[in-house]
Amino acid sequence: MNRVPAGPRPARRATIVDVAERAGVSRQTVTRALNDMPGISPTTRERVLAAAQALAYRPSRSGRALVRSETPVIGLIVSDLTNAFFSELATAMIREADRAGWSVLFAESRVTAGPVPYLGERVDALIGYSPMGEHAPGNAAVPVVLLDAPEDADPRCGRVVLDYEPALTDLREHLRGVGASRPAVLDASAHGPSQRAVLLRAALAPLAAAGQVPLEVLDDRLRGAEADAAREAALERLLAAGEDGRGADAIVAFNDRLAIELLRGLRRRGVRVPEQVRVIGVDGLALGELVTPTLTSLASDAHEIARHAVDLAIGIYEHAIPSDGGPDGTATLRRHAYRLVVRESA
Amino acid sequence: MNRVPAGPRPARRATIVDVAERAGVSRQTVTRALNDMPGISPTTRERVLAAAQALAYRPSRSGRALVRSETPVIGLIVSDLTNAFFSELATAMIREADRAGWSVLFAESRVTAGPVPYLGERVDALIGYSPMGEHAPGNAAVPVVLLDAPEDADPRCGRVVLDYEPALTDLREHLRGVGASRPAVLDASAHGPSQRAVLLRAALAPLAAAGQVPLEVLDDRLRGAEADAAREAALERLLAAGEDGRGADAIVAFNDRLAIELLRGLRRRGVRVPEQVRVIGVDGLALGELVTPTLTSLASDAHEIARHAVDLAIGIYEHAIPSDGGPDGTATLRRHAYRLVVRESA
DNA sequence: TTGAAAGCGCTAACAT
DNA sequence: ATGTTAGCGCTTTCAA
Repeated sequence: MNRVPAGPRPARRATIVDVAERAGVSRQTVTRALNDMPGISPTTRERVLAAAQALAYRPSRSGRALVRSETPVIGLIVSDLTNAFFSELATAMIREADRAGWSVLFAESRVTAGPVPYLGERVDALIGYSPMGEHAPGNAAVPVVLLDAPEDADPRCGRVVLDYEPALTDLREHLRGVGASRPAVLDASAHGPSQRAVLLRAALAPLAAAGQVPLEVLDDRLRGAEADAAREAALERLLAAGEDGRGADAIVAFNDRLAIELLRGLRRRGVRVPEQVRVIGVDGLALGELVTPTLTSLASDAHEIARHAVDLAIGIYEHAIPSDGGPDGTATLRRHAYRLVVRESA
Repeated sequence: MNRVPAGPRPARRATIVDVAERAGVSRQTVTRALNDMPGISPTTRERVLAAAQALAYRPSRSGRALVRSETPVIGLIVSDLTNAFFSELATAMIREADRAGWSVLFAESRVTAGPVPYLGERVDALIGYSPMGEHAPGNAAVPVVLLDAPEDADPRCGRVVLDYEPALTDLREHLRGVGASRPAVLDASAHGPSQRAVLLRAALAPLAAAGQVPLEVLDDRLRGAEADAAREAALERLLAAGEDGRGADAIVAFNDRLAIELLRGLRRRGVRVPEQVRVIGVDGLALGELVTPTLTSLASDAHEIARHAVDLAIGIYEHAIPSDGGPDGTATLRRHAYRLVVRESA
């Protein structure tokens, strides 16, 4: 650490008044010097700057914002920006917010587990995945937009509902067409099967002989070697699943990232994709076109989701969208449909 | 768009005083109602909330921040969050900032080309890649930290200098050891060869017979099909380079992403990696372990870079680090060394 | 060129 | 349970 020793620090942060006193001028003169405004003599300016330096003065953004009316801010609660889907989404949100003159403040929900403390006080609207705990809609609470919201979520929240149905039907028929008959699902979740996995299994059941679709749930809180081991074990079980032990011939992973890891696991085992096992992801990442084989996926459009989310957040904030969801609760609702993107892996 | 028609909007945003007047109470009572504070009768609260609703009232974050002293904010200027290196870096910065009680505001430099307008007024410190144009250090300007800064950058900026030397030496010796003798560089840049490419060529020159290292520069502003075409053409040229037309037997790409695209291009051509051509990336992304073959890379540590950057930003902000860089200018300087991570592709 | 006064919108502390 | 007072730190009039 290259730091200078702290030394005796003033208990209170220096304000513009402190600087003014020290420089022997008025507050306005300090403002002039600091903001490169005209109408101040070079001598005075120097004196003021020296005083500011000596007092380790930093202007208060709040004070300045109050009088200059700062642009509003969206708080984006993201669980893992390293996940390519979130970065695509986040990028699109920054862009959308920017178009409306808003800024985007990020908080990673893993950093401070659960609801992000104080975030609701630092921003003018919140976007995130449910559940958002204390950020539930309240009186003075900021508008909240839920991504991938359940149908029955509180209509006082903006909700972007993801519709898997059309893509799921397409996937089932695609798999049927290529003769897959032993589908399985590899889920990632912290507590039991995700809603996504439930939908996937239900959609794929008609393909399976006994209507049973094997499911493995990976704990998505695991990292590194632990995560690798859990994934490998799950894959092992899926490849030996079923009464006849023939194992899955089509595996749908919770998301593209997991699907890509699956591709590697299968290759290591000498299992050919898609000949022996078909692999399908969810998200539709650009990344899916870079791997070999390229990844078939249930794709969503991060830009459209972002547009909906930002539109809802700002609309509710500005009261252009009724914050009770309107008479039927649909004013705060947006739907986004996945679509099947068939590439090489299935 | 599900919006309600705008209707006659008040010219001025409603303040707490407007709500108080409309509800026939004092400002304090409004605060109590809105913030779920005790000591207010249910009747009054309802009346206040109704008034707030009717006036489309939203509390001013600035006003509130002023009296509650909000935590400071780092503005992160990022060129492309979709690039996995940036998302790793951004994630790490959020984490580091959070530890110090700071928030991170994002701006994508591509959105608003050049220096991000007003960003300097919305945040308390700035982190980004040079050049940052108008955000140059000034009187009242916020502290600025430059990532991947040139050695001679303004010492009034915090600077995280990336040191390629050790990794470059290791790479050269590694390639020499495996018998590569026709290295080439595939660069990505908007205007002529990047500094990184210059260093790479210089380091690899001793391997090449005539000391000449072929270089192709891709325009990194291209997207989609155009980018694909440019890349393919460049690869074609690299594979046919040299007087004898034998082409490159080791290609170092500007970054991992480009290297991974390269892997695909080579596979499509039936060129075996690493047997016929070795491929090396720069960044050391986790992603490099997911592709086949796994990617050899000049790796940096996003967490360490983030730690340095945030530490500098906050240190300078708090005047714990002298903002003139100290006597020799090194107080505002941090070095980060790349290291060679050898995996399957080279 | 400089200063004094006024006020941005909100909340904490202290009355009533 | 409600109102009054005071003040957060800064900039923008307006006066000198």
